[in-house]
Amino acid sequence: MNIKDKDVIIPCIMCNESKPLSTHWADITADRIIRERGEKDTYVCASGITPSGTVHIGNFREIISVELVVRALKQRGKKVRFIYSWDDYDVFRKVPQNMPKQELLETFLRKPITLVPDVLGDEASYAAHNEKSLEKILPVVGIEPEYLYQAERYRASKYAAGIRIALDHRDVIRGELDAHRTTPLAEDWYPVSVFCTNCDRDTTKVTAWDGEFGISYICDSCGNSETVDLRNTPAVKLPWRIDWPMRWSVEGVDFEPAGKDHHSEGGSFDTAKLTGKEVFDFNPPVTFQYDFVRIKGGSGKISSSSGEVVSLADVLRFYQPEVVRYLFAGTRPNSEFAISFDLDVLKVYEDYDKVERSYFNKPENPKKLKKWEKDARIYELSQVGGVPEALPFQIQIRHLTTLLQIHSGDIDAVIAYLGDVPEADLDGFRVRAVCAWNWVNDFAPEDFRFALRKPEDGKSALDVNLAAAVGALGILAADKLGDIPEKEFSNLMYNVIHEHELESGEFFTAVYQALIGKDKGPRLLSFLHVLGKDVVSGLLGAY
RNA sequence: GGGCCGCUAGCUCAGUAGGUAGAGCAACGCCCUUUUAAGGCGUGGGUCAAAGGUUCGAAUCCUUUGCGGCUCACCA
Repeated sequence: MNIKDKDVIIPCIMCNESKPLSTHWADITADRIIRERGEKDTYVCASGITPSGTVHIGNFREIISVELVVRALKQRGKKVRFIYSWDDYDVFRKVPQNMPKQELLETFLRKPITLVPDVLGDEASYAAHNEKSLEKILPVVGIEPEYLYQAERYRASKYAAGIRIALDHRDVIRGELDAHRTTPLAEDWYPVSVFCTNCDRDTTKVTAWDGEFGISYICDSCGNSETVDLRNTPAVKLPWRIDWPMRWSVEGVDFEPAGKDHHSEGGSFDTAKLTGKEVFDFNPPVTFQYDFVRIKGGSGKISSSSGEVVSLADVLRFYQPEVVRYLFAGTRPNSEFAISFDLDVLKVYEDYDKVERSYFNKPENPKKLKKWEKDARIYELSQVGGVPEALPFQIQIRHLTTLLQIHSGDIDAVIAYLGDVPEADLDGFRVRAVCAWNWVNDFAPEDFRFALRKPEDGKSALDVNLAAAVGALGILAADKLGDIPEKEFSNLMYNVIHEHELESGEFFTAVYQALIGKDKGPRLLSFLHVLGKDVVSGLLGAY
C-alpha cells in the first residue's frame, strides 16, 4: 500500500518542488485527502456519535481529530464542510449507570433515544440533553461543526431512497455481513430496522417487502402489525453497518476517522467500505484509526455506559482550552494516551508554556529547526483562535498555585499582586487561574496544599527557643523583607538561625508551622517574599 | 482465530520523505549554609525486543519470531 503511494508520488513534480506544509499528522492527512479524493471545490469531513450517554473525552478525540484536519485543509486554501452527525435515531439499549431515575429510563428501553425523556434537565429528550451539553462547550475549544440530527432526517423520510437501495441489494449486503459473522443472517432478513408506530419499540420483525417502498412488520411487544411506506413513515431506519455507508453517499463524505473498534477487519468500517462501494456506488472516505484516551489513575477505557465518565467539560475545569487542544494535537491519533489529573497536570502546563516560548524564538541551527517546526505546528494547532502576534504573558503554573493559595483563591488579588499582567492577556490569565485553583482544591496532593494562618488563629505551639527564633525572623522581616536583595535577606535569616543555635531544618519547620500550620511548605525564601513584609511580620511578630 | 498498536538510557517517552541515536526525570560529580519534585554547572549511560532481508547506509522499509496491550467475530 505504502509502496504504491510512493510510486505515485516520486514522479510528481510538485512533490520535488514544494515541501509538505509540515509532517504533522493533520497535515499529512489533509494532503492525503486531496491526493486520494482529487481536487474538489469543497471537501466534506465527518464525525459523529450516538448520544446514548454523556459524550466523553474519548469521543472528543474523534471530533478534535477531524477539526485539526479541517484546519489543515483550510490552510491549503480548500473549502471544507465539517459535519457532525448525532445518531439519535439509534435504540436506547442500556441505561447508563451514571444516570438518575434508572427505573423510569428502563421503561424506555428499545425505543429510539430521541423519544427517551431528559432525566438530567429539561431538554426535549435524553438524546437532546447529551447533544446540547456538548454543543454548548465545543466552541470553548474552537470547534463549531455543522450538526446533523439523524432522527429528524429519518423521521422525515429523507433517506427513503437510500433505504430502498439497501432493500434492492439485500442479498449482496447479507453476503458482506455474513462474511464476518459467526451466525449467518436469516433467509428472511431485511436490511432495515423498524420502530413500531404504536409502541415506538424496535422489537419488530419485518414480514414482507413489496419490492418498492412498502414494508410490513409485526411488533413482538404490542402485537401491532401494519404496512408502512418508506416515503412517508418515520418508522424505518437502516442498521448501523448499512446506515453509515448510505450517509457517506448522501453527504459525499471525503474524510471520517473512526475508533479502533470500527477499524478491525470485519469491523463496521470494514464492511461499510464494501457496502459503500458495491451497494451505494460510493468510494469510501479517507480515514484513520484513533486509539482510546485513558484517564490516569482511572480504570482503563472510559465509557459512557460505565459509571465513571470524564467529559470535555470535566477536563476543561483543570486544563485551559489551548492546553486541551495541545494534548490532542501533540499526540498521534493512533496511539493511546492518558489525561492526568495528578501532578502531571503541572508538567503538561510547563510543556505547553515551553512550546509557546519556543514558538516565538525560532532557532538558526538547522538541526534544532526541525524539532522547532514540529513544535511550532503543534502550537499553532493548539490555538483556539489565531496565533498570538507575540509571546503572551506567562505565569508558571506552580507559582500560580502558590499565589492562589496565599490569596485564598482570589484571582483579582493575585492579579493585583502581580501588577504586570497585560490587559490583553487578562482573560487568558483568569482562565488558567480558575483551572489551577480547581486543581489545587480537587486533585493536588496534600503536601501541596496550604492555607495561610491568620493572626487571630493564635500561635502554634513551639519550643521556647524556636519561638524566639521565629519571632526574631518576624522582626527581621518587618525591618528588611523586600527592601534588600533576596540573597542578603537569606544571609540575615541564617544569622538568626545560628544565633539561636538551631539546625536549619527545625527552624524551617517552625516557620512553616507559624505561617501555614504545617511542617513543610513552598520554598521558604521566595515564599516569604511573595507573602511580603506585612503578612510575614504580622504572623511571626507574635512569637 | 483475524486485525491493529507497542517493544529506544534505570523510568516516562521524542525520533517517517532511510544518512553519525535525543529530551525530561533518576544516577554520579562539583557549586550555592536555602526542603511542596529547590537552583546552577558538568558527567556517565542504549547490540533502538530477536533473527533474517532490501540498501553504499536501517530505530526508520520488508519477512519471521517473542513479549505486552487493545479490538473484531452481538449491537452500535
